[in-house]
Amino acid sequence: MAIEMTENSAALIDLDHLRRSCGSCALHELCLPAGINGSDLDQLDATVHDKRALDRGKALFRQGESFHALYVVRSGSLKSFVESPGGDLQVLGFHLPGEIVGVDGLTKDHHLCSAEALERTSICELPYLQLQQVTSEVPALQRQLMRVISREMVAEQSHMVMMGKQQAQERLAIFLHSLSDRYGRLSRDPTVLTLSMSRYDIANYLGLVVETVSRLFSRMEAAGVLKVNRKAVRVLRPDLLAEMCGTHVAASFRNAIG
Amino acid sequence: MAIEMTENSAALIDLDHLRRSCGSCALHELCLPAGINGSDLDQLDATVHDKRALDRGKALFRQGESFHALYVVRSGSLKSFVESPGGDLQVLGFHLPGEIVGVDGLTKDHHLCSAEALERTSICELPYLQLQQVTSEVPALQRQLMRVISREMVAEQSHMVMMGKQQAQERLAIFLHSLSDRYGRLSRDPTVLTLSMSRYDIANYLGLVVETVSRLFSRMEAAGVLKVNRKAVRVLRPDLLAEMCGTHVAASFRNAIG
DNA sequence: CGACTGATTGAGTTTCCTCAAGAACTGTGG
DNA sequence: CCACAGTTCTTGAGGAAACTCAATCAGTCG
Repeated sequence: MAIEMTENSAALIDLDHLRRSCGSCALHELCLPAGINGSDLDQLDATVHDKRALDRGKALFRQGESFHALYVVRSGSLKSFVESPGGDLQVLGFHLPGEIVGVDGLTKDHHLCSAEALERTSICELPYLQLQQVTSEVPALQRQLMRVISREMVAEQSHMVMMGKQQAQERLAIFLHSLSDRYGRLSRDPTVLTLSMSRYDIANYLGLVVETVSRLFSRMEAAGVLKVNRKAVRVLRPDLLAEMCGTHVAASFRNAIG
Repeated sequence: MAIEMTENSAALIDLDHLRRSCGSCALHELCLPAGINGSDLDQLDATVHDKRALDRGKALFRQGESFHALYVVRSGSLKSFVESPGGDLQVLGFHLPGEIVGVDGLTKDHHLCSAEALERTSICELPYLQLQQVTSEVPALQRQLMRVISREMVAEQSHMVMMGKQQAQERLAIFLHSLSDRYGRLSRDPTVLTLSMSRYDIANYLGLVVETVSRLFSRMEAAGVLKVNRKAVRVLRPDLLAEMCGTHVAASFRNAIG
């Protein structure tokens, strides 16, 4: 009887815990816990110290601030950017649920860029000291952390490849296509995009001016590829969008063959 | 007496070893050994397995190849680049003596980009398995390795900031200025640059076409900032060059406020 | 409701790309 | 050593793409 009660209360505690635990999180397989199981996962879970919410425009961390944690977007979205000494910005990326930010600070004692909420955003915080301890005890997590850093580097390289494109439309197409891809991985409809960032942010990210971005949206709408209504963008023709990402490539390829 | 002899032969071995050792390397303080001393340095030194030379155009490693070592440029220079499935390239960076390449492979089991010699180039190779073992034993080296990854990320972010600039001249100015900076750190004359990479590589790196780069060199020469003779570039007015790096900061600032 | 920010659209201009030709350098073979 | 072919670089002319400036419209917030 006493055992029964204990089991029941344990179950209750578990339920309460589960609601916030990594194991039960919808982002489980997209996040740091991917491939981590059992007691290892419990250890990681214990380090997820704080889950706080940020209002739109609020900074998660600022460039130059001392580094003490990694963060995962739980809901909402972030942008990361660097500020040159001159005062001009460069948007480095946009971060959706399940994506990890703050990796830039891992390598030094301070952050190399800033991160700011684009809408009301909730965050999982992983204090570095604790994470470091867990990773030293759990090799699988160490490897997973490396994979996360890797993902960051791949993302930066894709950004670079995109910035290297001369055609503005190609850049926007790649941006939207990648966003659509990430929606798919989150099991969200990849044809219904909600652009939480401003046109200025998009333009800056793409290395363009805001008017050009606006015109491109209109042009792609006229071409029947998108349906654009401010922040709500619907991809009507994913096939055409995909084609627009590599139009130039295909053209030069065809030239090379002929 | 017997002790004397042992000491002498040990000294001879040391001399032979020193010629190739990290401790006596001119790049000592710019490279992985920075801040590492004594027996820790000896351990690192023992992992520097192979020092090979590459002819111009030869690949150090190729995108997709399995990763098994980090490399340091000892003399000469490299370019790193990614190839899109479409077949178009994006140059990610140029690497001078003392700079480490291959960090992109650290995080996965294969390389994310390719690296190729721009001239006859000699390389220090650090096999990963051995390095991993040493870093696990030497915390100072672990930290230094993180600093190296950090440097890589900073470099990528600077590249991004540069690609975000709309003015082509600004991009080239930043490129030359950064190159000049790195020459300074190598105790080379920062006003006498030798561009081992082709104009095509520079153009690709800057997100421009080769004709534009060529014209910009001519224009900057006409403005008295540079003396250009193909691969030999002399910075006549470092002050003007520095100014050209941030001329349009104010303009882009307006775009960035959003 | 009015001021403000954000987004769109238009007109005009500049910059940079494209195409094309020629010059300078590199490497090879006679 | 020079001639050559091939590549790389430079320069010019023309045009297209993207930027600048300016006005308007649509949302948002106090």
